[in-house]
Amino acid sequence: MNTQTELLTIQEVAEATGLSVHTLRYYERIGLIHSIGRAQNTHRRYSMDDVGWIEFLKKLRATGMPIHQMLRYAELQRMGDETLPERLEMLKELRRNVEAHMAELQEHLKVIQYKIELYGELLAERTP
Amino acid sequence: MNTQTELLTIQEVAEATGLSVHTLRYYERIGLIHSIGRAQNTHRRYSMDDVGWIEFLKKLRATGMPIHQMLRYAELQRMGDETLPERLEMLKELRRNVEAHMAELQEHLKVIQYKIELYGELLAERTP
DNA sequence: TCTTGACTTAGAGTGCGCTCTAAGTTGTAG
DNA sequence: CTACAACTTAGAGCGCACTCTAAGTCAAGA
Repeated sequence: MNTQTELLTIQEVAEATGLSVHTLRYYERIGLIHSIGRAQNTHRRYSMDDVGWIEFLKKLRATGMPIHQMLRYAELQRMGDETLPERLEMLKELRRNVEAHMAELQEHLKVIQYKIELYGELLAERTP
Repeated sequence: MNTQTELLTIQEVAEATGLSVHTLRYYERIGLIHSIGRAQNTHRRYSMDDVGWIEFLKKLRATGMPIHQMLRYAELQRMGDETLPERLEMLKELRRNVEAHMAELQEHLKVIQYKIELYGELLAERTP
């Protein structure tokens, strides 16, 4: 167990989040993650809040939000409550995009499904 | 109207499919599209079958299939009916992947939805 | 004391999927 | 006859999101 509030090394955060240590440092460098606290030896020590934020970032990425937009969101977050409306708008736009993307995937899935059935039938004919 | 079976120029196909002429030539170069017929002046002339294949390629891409797999599929297609089983397997794998991806998006959508509601409430408090 | 290994930084390199450029040919309009 | 637009090729370049390298620091264990 750790000192007070359970601080994690970059290795541990990499394992916990599935991001590589390279990516964690990269995200911090570009400003996606605010400056992480350091131990006396300059090594990073991540708080649980940090890990929570990283998990949220992962979700944004997985929904297809480009890094520059995530950067904007992170910036707004750091600016405090007066940026709530803009962040809300970003999330709503993201929701629209994800819903549209899912609808598109659904359509494509139908075509794939159709082709699978067609191929199945053709195969049944060839090897009766 | 064109000669016999309505052949299209690369420009026309670009407009019809939404791919750029650059991308159309690129796809042909790497083997995603078989060699397109030429007019006397060496200019490409696309048949309706060609356009249909390109539309199918677009769907594969839109579902996230990487180019190297699409290449494999195109290769199998050209090899004829004895490759039906492998193509069927590829399509089934694609279906699994798309379904998994959609499920993941659905989960992320929930989190986004939750945050949107949370932010909405916070905003309502701040500006009553 | 020495080695090992986990960390640090700045910056270079990679893979993907295009996207663009340069230089040349061709066919039609004026 | 000339100008122009649309095409052709081979190959270079680009944006994104990482991913890796080199060189250095530091702390703990043999």
